[in-house]
Amino acid sequence: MAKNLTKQKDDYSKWYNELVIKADLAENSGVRGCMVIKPYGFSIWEKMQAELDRKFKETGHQNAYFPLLIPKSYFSKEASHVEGFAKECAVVTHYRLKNDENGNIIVDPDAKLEEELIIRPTSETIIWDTYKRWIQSYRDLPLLINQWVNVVRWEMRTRLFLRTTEFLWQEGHTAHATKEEAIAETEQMLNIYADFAENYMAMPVIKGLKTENERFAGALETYCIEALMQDGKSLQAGTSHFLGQNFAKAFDVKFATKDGKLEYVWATSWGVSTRLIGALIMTHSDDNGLVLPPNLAPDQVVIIPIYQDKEQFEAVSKVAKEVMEELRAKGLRVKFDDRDTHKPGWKFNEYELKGVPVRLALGPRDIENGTLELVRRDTLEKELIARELVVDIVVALMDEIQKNLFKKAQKFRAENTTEVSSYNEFKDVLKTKGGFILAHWDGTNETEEKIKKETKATIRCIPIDAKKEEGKCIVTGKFSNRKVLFAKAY
RNA sequence: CGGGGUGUAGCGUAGCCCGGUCAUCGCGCCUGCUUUGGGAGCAGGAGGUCGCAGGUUCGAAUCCUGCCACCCCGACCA
Repeated sequence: MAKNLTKQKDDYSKWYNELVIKADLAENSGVRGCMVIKPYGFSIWEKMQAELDRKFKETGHQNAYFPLLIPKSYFSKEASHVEGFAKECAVVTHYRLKNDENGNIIVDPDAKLEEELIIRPTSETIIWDTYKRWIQSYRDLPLLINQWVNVVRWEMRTRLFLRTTEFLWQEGHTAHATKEEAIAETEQMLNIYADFAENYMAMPVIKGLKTENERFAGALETYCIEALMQDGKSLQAGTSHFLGQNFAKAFDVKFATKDGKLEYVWATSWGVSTRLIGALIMTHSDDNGLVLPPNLAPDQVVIIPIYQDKEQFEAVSKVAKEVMEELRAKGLRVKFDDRDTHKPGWKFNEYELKGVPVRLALGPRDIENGTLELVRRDTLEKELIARELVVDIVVALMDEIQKNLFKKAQKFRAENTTEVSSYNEFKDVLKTKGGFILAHWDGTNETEEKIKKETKATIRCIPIDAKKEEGKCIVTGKFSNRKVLFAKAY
């Protein structure tokens, strides 16, 4: 792996790629911009899924499944939505192959579809076409549905986990009787994402609103969480959209109110994707590999036996298994790696690369002394602990490591967030330091575009909890009543 | 879609300018012995349409033409 985290774009990119591949999370598939998620990477996704799904269910949502293929005509019903996605759609045009005269497989020109099918880049359209049939009365509302699926977006440039042609995500789509309720839902889901990011991923996030420019295609308001990566760039980690009545109107979804009137329903949609795995990697990893927060680590503890002969192996295994059972009884995910195909030193490096939070090593010397060697991944500190204290120490460490990772990331973010008061200062900070920049902005599209064009930095969000503060736009000098968050983004 | 780059064993690569014992090296893999508390050592071994298709030549990984794929940088985006 490339040593030394660097803010140099190319090197960081290389470092990230190597890490993903060496830690056995995923690899390039050779199919344009699509990756293979390997079992270890997928198990992290499964942990994320389980936790998020639980939160969705707790707040009254249900899972369902809608088709992968969406008729083109559905797409054109919501004008700004088509416009937003038109440039990145994979389209199914034929339904059959055949052999040509040379024996090559070709697309059968006779099997052309009358109406092309779009491979979903997101499911608003097919879902709202369905909701039209599901919603008649206020009694059918709210409708709170989520689905865990893959989507395809034909992006020009792809990057493992962060932007792949095909990716896995969840997309929630809800319908409500009132605007207030829909906005409350949008905010609730944003809070669930933020809570997940901070308490499970140990990744501090800024909650905010997107500017009109950056808003989701078809939304009235896009809420997001933004996280700062170690190379000083910002990553959008989750979004929650207030869709107003745009889709209800486009797909004619009305409901009868209590007093017998017909009204359009109010909508939200929200999603997070496998990009979160990229975020997790870029937030915590160091030059020894991944660093996983205990709450999401597929294995929280790994036990490695050290031995020379069969007799020693058996003595060591016996204690190791006891420790494993005791830790499992406390609800921890523990792995005892007793493979004799790899040496202890190899295993130490392997689990460091994979980010397992706590490693216990156990050899003849420990059996004799009644000890174990403990190494925590976040600090790489090594200590000998007494056999009888192992369970208490390790259980406490889970919490300790989780908190420490969050604090470390928070400190990094604080050190890399700069408030500026002039455009020159803005450019200077961007060039020399990067990170988040808070600055006054006059609220116009033109200014935002100008800054983007001249510096490549964009407004990541208008932070929700920004303090009211009167000032002047750094570019135009016009009035502004709060600072907004700028950064270069992935 | 613009600019740049690369395709040689499972992975990473040398060789290409100047055509001829050049198919190189490392990792990984297999066998054996010694090892095992931070990615073991030694010995032996297997593995290749040099991206594809043409062309030039006595002879092509190397030169020419065309094609394909992937990567990186922009624009676009979760």
